[in-house]
Amino acid sequence: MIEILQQHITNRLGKLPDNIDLVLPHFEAVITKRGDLLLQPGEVCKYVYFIVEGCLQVFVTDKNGNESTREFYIEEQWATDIFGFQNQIPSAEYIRCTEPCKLLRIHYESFQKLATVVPQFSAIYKQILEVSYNNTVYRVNTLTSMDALERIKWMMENKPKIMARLSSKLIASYLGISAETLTRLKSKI
Amino acid sequence: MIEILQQHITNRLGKLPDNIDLVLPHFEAVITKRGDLLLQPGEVCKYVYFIVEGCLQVFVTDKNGNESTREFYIEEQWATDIFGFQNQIPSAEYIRCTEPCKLLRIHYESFQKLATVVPQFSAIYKQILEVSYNNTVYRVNTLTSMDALERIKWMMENKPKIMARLSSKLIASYLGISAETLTRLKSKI
DNA sequence: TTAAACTCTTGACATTTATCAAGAGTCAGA
DNA sequence: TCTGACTCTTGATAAATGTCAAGAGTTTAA
Repeated sequence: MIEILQQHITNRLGKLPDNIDLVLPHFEAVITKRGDLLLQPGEVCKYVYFIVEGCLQVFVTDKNGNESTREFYIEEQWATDIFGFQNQIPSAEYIRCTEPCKLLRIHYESFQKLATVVPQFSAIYKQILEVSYNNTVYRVNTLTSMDALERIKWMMENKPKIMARLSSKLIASYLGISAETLTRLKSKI
Repeated sequence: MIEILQQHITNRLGKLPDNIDLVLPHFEAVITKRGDLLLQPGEVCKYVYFIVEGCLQVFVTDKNGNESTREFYIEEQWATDIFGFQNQIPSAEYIRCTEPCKLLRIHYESFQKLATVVPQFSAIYKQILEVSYNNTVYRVNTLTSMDALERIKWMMENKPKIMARLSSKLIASYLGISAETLTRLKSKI
C-alpha cells in the first residue's frame, strides 16, 4: 500500500524527494468494511486519510436525520475535516466508508511535525488546500445558482466516476435533493 | 490607508515583522464607487484585494440573470477569486463593491514573489486559505442541510454585521432564496 | 432639492421539490 | 446459496419556495 502513496508524492512533486524516508514511516495502514465510520460529530479528528482503494463520504445530518454529503473522496485523494483537525476541536461532520477501503492515515502530531520539517510536505498540503478550497467554492456556486436538473447534468459531466460508482441515495445527498427527485429528473435527460 | 494593513499584519503575526518594508510597497490604493466591478466572468483576476473600508460581494449569475452571492467581505478581510488568480485563468465570478470602498490591492506577480521570498507572507496566506476553506465548507453544509428559515436564523446569529449592513436583496442572494421569501420568513421569527 | 431609481412588503398564484407508500428487483454477507 | 436488507421506480399528495405585480417608503446622485 505504501508504494501507492510514494508514487502519488512522486507524481505531485515531479520526482521522488530525497527525504521521502522521513515521511512514509508516519503513515499507518487501515483496512475498513463498508459502512465503517472514521469520524463522528463531536469527536476530534486525529487523522488525515489517504485513500489507496475505496471511497469515503464526508457528510452532516439535518434535524430530521437526513444526510447531506459535502464531498466524496476516492483513490489517491486525501480526506479529513480540516478545520477540526487543524484546531483539534470537535468535528461537525461524519466520515464514512461507502465500501471496503484500504487507507493510509497520518496522525495530527506527525502531520504538524512534517509540515514544519519537510518543505515538500508543506508544499503538497498547500496544493491540496487550494484545490479543495476551489472545489468547495464551485460547489457553493452550483448549489445556489443551479436547479436540481442543472446540478444533475453538471455532476454527470464533471463527476462521472462518482456518479457511476455510488448509489442514487448517496448521489442525491450530494446534490442536495431527495433520491426520488433524482430518479424522476434523470429520466428527463 | 497602508497603516491599516500594517496593523492587520502585526495583529496576525503577533508583532511587526522586520521585513515589512519588503511587503507594503507592493500594495496600491484603490478608491471605488458603489456598484463598481473589480472582476467579471471571463476576465483574469490579477489582484488580491485588502479591504480598508467598504464591502465586496463575490457572486455568479444563473441562466436567468439572478445573482448568487458566494461571499461578502468587509473591513480587514481579503477578497479574490483564488483559483483564477493562482492559475491566471479566466474567472467564473464577479467581484463588486456594494458601497464606496477604500481598498489596497496587490498584483499577481508581486504576490507570487512575496510568497516565495517572505515566509511570514506565505504563512498569513496559508492561514487565510484555511479559514476561507473552512467557511466555505460550512456554507456547503448549511446550504444542503438547512431550510430557508434555518439559514436565516443561522445568518442572524453568525453574520449579524453583514445582515444589518446590506440590503435584503443581497442577503437573499447569499442565502440562496428570493428577496420575497426572506421578507416573509423574517416576520415568522 | 428633487426626480429617478431602488427597497421593502404583501397578495395571488405557479412551480419545484419533498414526503409517504408500495412493489419489483438486486445485493451483501452469514 | 439463501435471506434479509437495501435500491430503484412510480404514484399521489403536501409543503416550501419562486414569480409577477403593485403601492408606499427611502435613498442616491445630479
